[in-house]
Amino acid sequence: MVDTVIVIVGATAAGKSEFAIRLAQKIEGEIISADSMQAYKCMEILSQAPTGPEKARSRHHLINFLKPTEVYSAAIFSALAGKKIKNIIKRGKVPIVAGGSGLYIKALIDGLFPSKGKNIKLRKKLQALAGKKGRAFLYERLREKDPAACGKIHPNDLKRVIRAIEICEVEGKTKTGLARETRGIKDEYDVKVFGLTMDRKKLYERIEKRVDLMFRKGVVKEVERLLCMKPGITAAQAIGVKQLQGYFNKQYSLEKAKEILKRDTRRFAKRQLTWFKGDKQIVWLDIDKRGKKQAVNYILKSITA
RNA sequence: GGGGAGAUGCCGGAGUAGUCAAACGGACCAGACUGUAAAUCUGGCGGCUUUUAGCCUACGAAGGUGCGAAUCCUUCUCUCCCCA
Repeated sequence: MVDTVIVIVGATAAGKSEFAIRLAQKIEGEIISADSMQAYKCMEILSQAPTGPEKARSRHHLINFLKPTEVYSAAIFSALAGKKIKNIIKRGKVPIVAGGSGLYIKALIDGLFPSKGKNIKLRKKLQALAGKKGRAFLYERLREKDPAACGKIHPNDLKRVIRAIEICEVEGKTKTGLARETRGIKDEYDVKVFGLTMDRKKLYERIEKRVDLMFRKGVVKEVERLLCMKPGITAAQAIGVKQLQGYFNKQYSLEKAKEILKRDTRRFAKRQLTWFKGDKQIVWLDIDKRGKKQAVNYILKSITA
């Protein structure tokens, strides 16, 4: 018999964490956070990581375990989560992967193609080259190396252009050619993916409230402290860091910072929705209309069936 | 009461007779996405259609001039500022 892994996805502020805890309590589950920011220490308010009492209600994994200076990535997550899943199942519990980092979840479920990883030196070199000769120049270089990838990437999408070139140089193969050796947990387990949705307006309201709460809890201080620690490449991207930095640098008022923090969170939620919309294996549950209890029951039914 | 400035699309804001459904920015909507993904990037954005094109409705309101008006004239309404 194949073991089941439950995955809960959805936009930020959709109520994934709370929902996952409820579910975990019902089915003897343990929660694995698929969230690029909750993995970090020292940014609990910013990342809306589960608090003490929440953690007491069910066991959480991959939360608050990295220093802000450390790097996190879809590949690291995927490897760690894979181990956690195995372990949880061994102990007779049900793994519940919950989070909003679409790529991380995809990397876990479907796998990533084999790669030696990044080459920072090369990236810097390419970055500098783009600065000097323009993005189009790099794009043309990519066209020579991997025309297929070139067709899928927009010339302005510098990060992707660089990564695609990097793959060619580091792996000796094209991104396109590398593909299909990927292995993810879907090959080992019965993976059931559920998405939490609600009315867009409702979601935006929840985001507003959440940001207001963040300020009341003291994000400003948290980010101030975080900046002193010189956060690494991953942690520094958290929504709120850049926005508050503008305030610290006196570019705009705190009110303004809050406003753009809300806006950027909305935009993020929008991107998450676009990502998840494309994933046809997701079973969507409108927890606002349906109610959480019913949604939990629905999941229970579908995993025992 | 007197004088001045102004009213533009969801918002800010350019335009001051033809090439204007109206620059630019914001908000919003839609999309892409394989090792930095809370990142990076793209498209749309008055309505309708047979959507590399056409038609309709639009620049506070009502009239007017003119081949032609968001742009000029008249009156009205409203807003802001200064003097009383």
